[in-house]
Amino acid sequence: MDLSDLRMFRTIVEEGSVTRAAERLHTVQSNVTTRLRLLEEDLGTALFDRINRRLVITPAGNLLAGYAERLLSLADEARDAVRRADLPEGLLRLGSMETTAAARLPGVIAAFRRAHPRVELRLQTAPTASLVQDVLAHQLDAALVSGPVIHPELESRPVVVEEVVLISAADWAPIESAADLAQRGPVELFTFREGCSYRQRIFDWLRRDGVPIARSSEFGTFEAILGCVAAGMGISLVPRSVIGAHLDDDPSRATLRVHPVPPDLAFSTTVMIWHRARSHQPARQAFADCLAERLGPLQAEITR
Amino acid sequence: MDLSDLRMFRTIVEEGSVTRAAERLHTVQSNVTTRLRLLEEDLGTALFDRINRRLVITPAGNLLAGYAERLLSLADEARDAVRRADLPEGLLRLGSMETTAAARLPGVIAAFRRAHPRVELRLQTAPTASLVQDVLAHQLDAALVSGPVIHPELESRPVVVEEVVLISAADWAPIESAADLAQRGPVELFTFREGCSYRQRIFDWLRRDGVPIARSSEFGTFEAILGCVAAGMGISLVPRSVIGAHLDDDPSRATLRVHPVPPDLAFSTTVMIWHRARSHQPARQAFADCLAERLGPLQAEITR
DNA sequence: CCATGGTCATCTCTTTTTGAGATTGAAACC
DNA sequence: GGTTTCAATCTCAAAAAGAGATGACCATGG
Repeated sequence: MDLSDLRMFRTIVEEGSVTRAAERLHTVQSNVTTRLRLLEEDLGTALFDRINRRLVITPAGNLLAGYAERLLSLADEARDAVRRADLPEGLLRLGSMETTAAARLPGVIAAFRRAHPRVELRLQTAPTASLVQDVLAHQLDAALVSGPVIHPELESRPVVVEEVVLISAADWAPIESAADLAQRGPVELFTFREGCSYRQRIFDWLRRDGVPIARSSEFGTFEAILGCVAAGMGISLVPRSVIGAHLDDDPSRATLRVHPVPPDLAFSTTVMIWHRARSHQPARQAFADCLAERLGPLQAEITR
Repeated sequence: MDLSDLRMFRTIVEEGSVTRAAERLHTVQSNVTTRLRLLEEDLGTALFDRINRRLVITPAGNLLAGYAERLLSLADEARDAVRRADLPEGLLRLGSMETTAAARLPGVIAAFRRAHPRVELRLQTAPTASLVQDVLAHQLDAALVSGPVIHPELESRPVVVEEVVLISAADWAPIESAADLAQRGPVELFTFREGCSYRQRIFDWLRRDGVPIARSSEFGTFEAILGCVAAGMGISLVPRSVIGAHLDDDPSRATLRVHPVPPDLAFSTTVMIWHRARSHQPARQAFADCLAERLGPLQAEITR
């Protein structure tokens, strides 16, 4: 006796006929007859009397019909409950590096809110180290940080590989090395707000290779940085993904020039991290899926 | 999702392992793995996390486990209820002809009481016509009467074919016809109590063929009748089945002699009848089964 | 560091179950 | 009295479930 038997039995009871039940079940009369017989044999009880080739339900059949109703509706309830169990809803506390928040998240967040209106998304930006601490302390449900992150209590999943490039105004000479840069005298840097890991990265590089820094300014948007750099005021280190609009197809019209950076600094993997102990967060999973969906295609483009 | 899936799922949850669950389910690990995967696909939800090749139940899995418990116990309850529904119990009001009650029922009733102690069997003897009326009026649940009975409101089932024979003392001359009997002068008849259909039968026969009746005595047991006949006091018409003990293997020691009766009177079918509207009486069905079981073998012997 | 044992996933092949279609038989209905 | 309706049964095809072997992965303990 399983639920499909009960479904069939219930249909026969409702229709009062094997033939009509077969139609409703999108099957063939012979199968319904056979399965009814098997069910009766299984239960050791006649569920219907065959009186002149018609079916008349027996008391035992009536009893079973009641149970069938209860069982089937309970089974439906179980299905629904399980489905709802990982339907994303509630609060999702997300942390992100500034750069990622500015360069990648706007589109993703819009899509996510559209797909999952029942999730309240709270976004907070901070440096990677701080975000990691917050996730460990369960202050955040997940964070997008500069990877890799290896920690026994954390799980992570790569989101996107950013190629960081050095940019200058389009009319600057090519900069192949730190030495080329040093020739120009002390450089003026334009970076994202404090805590940005790219800011750290360029500082480390220039210090390592002895390039003097004249000044460093921080901004809250890439547009501002790119604007200053395009105006020839200085250089910056940014993800290649954010400068598409400033690199015209026609090189003569480009406002920016891209310069290589040392390979050990050129690539930065952004990963999503979360606490191992909270592996079940439908909202977090859904957000990760959104990220993969919207950034996955880019991935191919970048790593090409 | 059917009950067997839930049974399997419950076992996995209880054992915390696919391998051990497979053992308990007397199957193979690969099948449990596969069916678990199918169940998860069906529900569109992960029920377990695979963490280092171990299973850790998810919130959705926990939810389902609760439902599985409820569903499976409800299903068991349904099985039991349906089984009990046609477990014979309560009162069974049975009617019977005197002859059948005396010749056939004692052994059957004993077996029935042993097999179904929860049924209170109430037996009442009466002539066929009266029993039929009582069954029609729902005063009786079933009756053993002389068949056939054709009535739109009644169902019937043959129980036994009785061959009725004429008996006399062993030293009487053979009686081939009513004429042989008439030669002996007025006969003395020994019959069962009033209402016995065999009594009617022999009266009809003797009157029809002009055999004078000297006297007729009625008794309550076959033993008394057979005793009187064996003593040469007269004749009787009885089922052949009751005289076995009086017909010794050695003809010289037999106390009774059996004579043929006209074929139209020789066979009497005893049938069980019940009201069509009360087709579901587990106790009645069980009694009929007892009858068939204990009298069925005799049937072959008699009709041989 | 490697071997080992335990675990789940996956593949293939066999067995069992279920389904489709055609036919039969019995009653009910014009 | 033919026609229709309905359930039972049979056969063959399709699908599902099971068995067994293998692989991958990790933990654990020399």
